[in-house]
Amino acid sequence: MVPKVVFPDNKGDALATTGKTKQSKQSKQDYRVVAQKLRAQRESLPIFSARSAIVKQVRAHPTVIVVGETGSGKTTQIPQYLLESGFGTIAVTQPRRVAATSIAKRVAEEVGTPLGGRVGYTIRFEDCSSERTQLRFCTDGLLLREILSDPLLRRYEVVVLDEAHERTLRTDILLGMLKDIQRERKRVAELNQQAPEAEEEEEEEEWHRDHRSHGTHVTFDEPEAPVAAEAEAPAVASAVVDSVHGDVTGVGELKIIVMSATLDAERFAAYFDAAPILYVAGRQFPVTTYYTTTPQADYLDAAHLAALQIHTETPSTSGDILVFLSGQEDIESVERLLRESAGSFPAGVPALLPCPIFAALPQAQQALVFDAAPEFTRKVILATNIAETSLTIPGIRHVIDSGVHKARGFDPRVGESLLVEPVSKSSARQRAGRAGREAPGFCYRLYTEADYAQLAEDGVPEIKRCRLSMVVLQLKAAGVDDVMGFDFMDRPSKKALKHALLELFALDALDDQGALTPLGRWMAEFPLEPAYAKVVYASQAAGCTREAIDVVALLSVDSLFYAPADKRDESNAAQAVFRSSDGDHVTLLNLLRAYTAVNGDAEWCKEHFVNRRNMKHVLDVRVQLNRLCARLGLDTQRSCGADVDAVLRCFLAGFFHNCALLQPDGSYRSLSGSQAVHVHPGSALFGKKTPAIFYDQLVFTNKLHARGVSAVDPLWIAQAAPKLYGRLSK
DNA sequence: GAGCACTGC
Repeated sequence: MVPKVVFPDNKGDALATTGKTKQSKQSKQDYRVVAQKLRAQRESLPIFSARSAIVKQVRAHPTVIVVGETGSGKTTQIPQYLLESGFGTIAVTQPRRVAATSIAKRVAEEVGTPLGGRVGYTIRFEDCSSERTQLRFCTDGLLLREILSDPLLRRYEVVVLDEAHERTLRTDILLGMLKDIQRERKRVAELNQQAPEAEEEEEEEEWHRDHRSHGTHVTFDEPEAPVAAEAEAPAVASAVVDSVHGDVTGVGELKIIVMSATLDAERFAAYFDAAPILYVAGRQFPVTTYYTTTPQADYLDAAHLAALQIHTETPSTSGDILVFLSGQEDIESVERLLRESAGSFPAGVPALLPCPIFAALPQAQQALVFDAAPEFTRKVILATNIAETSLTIPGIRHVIDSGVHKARGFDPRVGESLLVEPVSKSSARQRAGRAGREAPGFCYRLYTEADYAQLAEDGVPEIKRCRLSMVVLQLKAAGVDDVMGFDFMDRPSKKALKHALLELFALDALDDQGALTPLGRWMAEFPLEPAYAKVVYASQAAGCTREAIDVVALLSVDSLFYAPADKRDESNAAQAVFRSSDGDHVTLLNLLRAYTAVNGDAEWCKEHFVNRRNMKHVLDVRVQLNRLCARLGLDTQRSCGADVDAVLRCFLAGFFHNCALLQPDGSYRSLSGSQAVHVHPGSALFGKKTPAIFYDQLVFTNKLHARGVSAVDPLWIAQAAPKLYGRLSK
């Protein structure tokens, strides 16, 4: 990928090829001028006074925890302090892509270099860095992938884990792996120090025994990996060769910095062997919080009334209103209520403009919340927790907090769920904080103070409430044999881990000893849930790799179709042309073919209520999967043409657990658990009576809903899993 | 006859 540069006189392309930039003196000057202008601002940040203290702590300790509120500047400044103090290459991880790119842009400006030079970023599909990059911002998932090809992360001297309090799945895996890598690197660094006087057969034996319980380490067959081949003698006489990692010459210790916005720092500190905690003051305006005096029976009604009350009792120039609701349905209800009320405002009361925002909303409509409202109009932004962390809307002074959100849950016995639940205290505080970004603000909680007191302090880390098959496969591929014994900061339940191990065994990714099979090793290369990787693998023999990759890419994105509440019939009719009686997977394939035929035309997408941005993402994923497959020796052009049955049979290779049979009463029962399964109303097979189905997702909301449903022949199920379902062939 | 929080590789 070509590095990009923020400035208009783009000389960034030079970076892509050589890293030897040929910038004119003029543009270098420009960078310096910008940086100079930003310097005063940098030095006025609250964190600036702590600069030398921070650097000193990082030098003195392997791990440092930094707690800083919003506006403290910790994310942009601490990496620069380290850079200025002569630390080597630094990685800073972010949970979200936009954060990684926008922070990198800002820091490059402050440092005074073109983006992709000394400061860069790397996210999936977009690498804006070069071999000169010393400060790299990346997504946490990307750094995880990097561990698979560089198990010691030897290119980095410092890894900064930002927003650790969010406790995303990837943060938690990284925490464990980084701790492990840090231990390993310390051992190897000590080995390096002893190397000059090296004379040690026996000592090497000891390192063997010492080595982490993971035992066999999987090596990688990438030709450019700097792992010394066994037969090859070290080129340099003094090279340090480690029994596990090969040539480890020059590998030093790893510094870890964990940055968190909340006061849960003690837990991080304890996890990293009593690491010191540094507190950095933030810069937030005060937010006055109100509670209801009595519990509210209907928070939608309450939200509607609260918005009206704020609107009529405060001048519209006192800022916009942000309402946190649980999902699209809530948002559409409150929007309707507000529109009805807004029609009957007495003369002289400014207008009220409801602006919905949630992830499934197409980009163009999302963008509306950032537009300034017309004159004498106040915006009421109706949002899911997308507005809690993912995006910051300017102009907000009033926050209405319903106190609920939808939370993903996973129980190996019950499966996945998506239910409305109370938020945690830290979530409620984060929501309130959204009112105080620009000036003092107000937060109206639609629950009592006593209810607030009852809320959990923090949310449950994602790792404790999600399916773990991909996590376990990744750990195994990174050399962690004993997954049950892995040092998780928060340990998922034994049941959940066992469930994942069993699923991977059923997919032939693990053998009966729990060791990674060659197929498992292969599957781990893919940025996919293991079941999908298995589908791609199976497609080769079935002769439909092209279609399998297409469908898997399509499934990697939610909400390709969009159905606005007021145009549901219209969108249904427009999308009917793609619908296949085979089910949702062939329907998606039809969509992709139609989309490609019109070259992703924007007008066409609008007419068919197709989310264009998400379709572009599908194409990106497809390119990546094609490349990966080609690198692993698969023929990606192998196509089944119109014989879509071949594709569905491949899906059964990964999803044989997710099948259901039609019952005499017209309902479906799952084959594996004999539970009542309902085809999701959004499915092409909704209301159809086909004898057997498989589904790629089963989520409990108010009922157990199968999403991504296709019709299959029961015989195929028997053939895909003869031991489990052989009876179906009789 | 009726429904889909949010990220990420």
